[in-house]
Amino acid sequence: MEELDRQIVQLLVADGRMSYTDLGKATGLSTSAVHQRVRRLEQRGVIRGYAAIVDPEAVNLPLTAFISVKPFDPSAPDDTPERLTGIEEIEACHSVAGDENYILKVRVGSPGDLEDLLARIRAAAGVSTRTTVVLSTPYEARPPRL
Amino acid sequence: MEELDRQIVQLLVADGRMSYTDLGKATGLSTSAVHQRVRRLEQRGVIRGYAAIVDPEAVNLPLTAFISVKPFDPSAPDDTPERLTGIEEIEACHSVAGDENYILKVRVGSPGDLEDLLARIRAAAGVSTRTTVVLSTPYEARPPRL
DNA sequence: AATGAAAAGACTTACTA
DNA sequence: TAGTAAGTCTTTTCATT
Repeated sequence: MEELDRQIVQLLVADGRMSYTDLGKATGLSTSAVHQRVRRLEQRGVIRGYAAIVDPEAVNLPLTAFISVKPFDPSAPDDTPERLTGIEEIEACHSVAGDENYILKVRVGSPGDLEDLLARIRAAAGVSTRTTVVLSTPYEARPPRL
Repeated sequence: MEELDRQIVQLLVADGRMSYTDLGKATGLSTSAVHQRVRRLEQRGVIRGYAAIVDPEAVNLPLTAFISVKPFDPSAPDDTPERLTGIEEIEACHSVAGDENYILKVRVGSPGDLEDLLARIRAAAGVSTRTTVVLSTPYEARPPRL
């Protein structure tokens, strides 16, 4: 990826609603040139989309946790991610190297909701769980250094 | 937070570049009414900002890891997050309950970069680390159910 | 690939209910 | 707090280099 694209991506990561006019001014390109480049970046999948960043506390999801997950039957075909897709409290699912197979990041409203969620995860995927509760998050979703 | 705001936030989480015109059509409000509500949501901190979602592989950060961190001296005042702010590979820092004090999420280009990063983290914060390498991520950054 | 110009559409503001 | 209307700026497309 060349310098100009890198710059455009970085600007859009910092402000996803920046106008093409402003992107043009920042990069020294014309409006239509940046527009074209942004479209190519979207098509190539470099830019996957745009999202509002929301304060989880403000939308009534004050409790975050990491759940490490291990199938009861290690010999069975592992379709854990598919089995868990429908559970909306799961924000992310990472397959990891180490003692457990997956790390899940979840957000819920209360300890009771977490208890409930753990039961649903175990039932849906046939896994044992180990939960690490987040007490506070000093920072999150910081833009990558491109 | 009322239903209308909930709906607006949900739409903007799914598409951070949606126009106020379309938001109005989707919610049954006029353009200026949604616009006003969005501005209030931004001011109140419910919406913290907007960002392009980038494919980490495409920007040369193919290796993700979780690093659990524990200060060498548990009795010293704990300013780990501040000490680590300057390290740009750290995407998130969560204070957690459990054996370790923090979980860091990091992205780097290669195993060599990870090795280097671990040394910098230990030196900057005076901590021991335990690293879990991500092999693949079936999903990530899914929009919360509001 | 980038530019410039033109048409369509969106944003913003002020005013009214 | 919501709606309407006007002016301005942005997006999008297309012809040109």
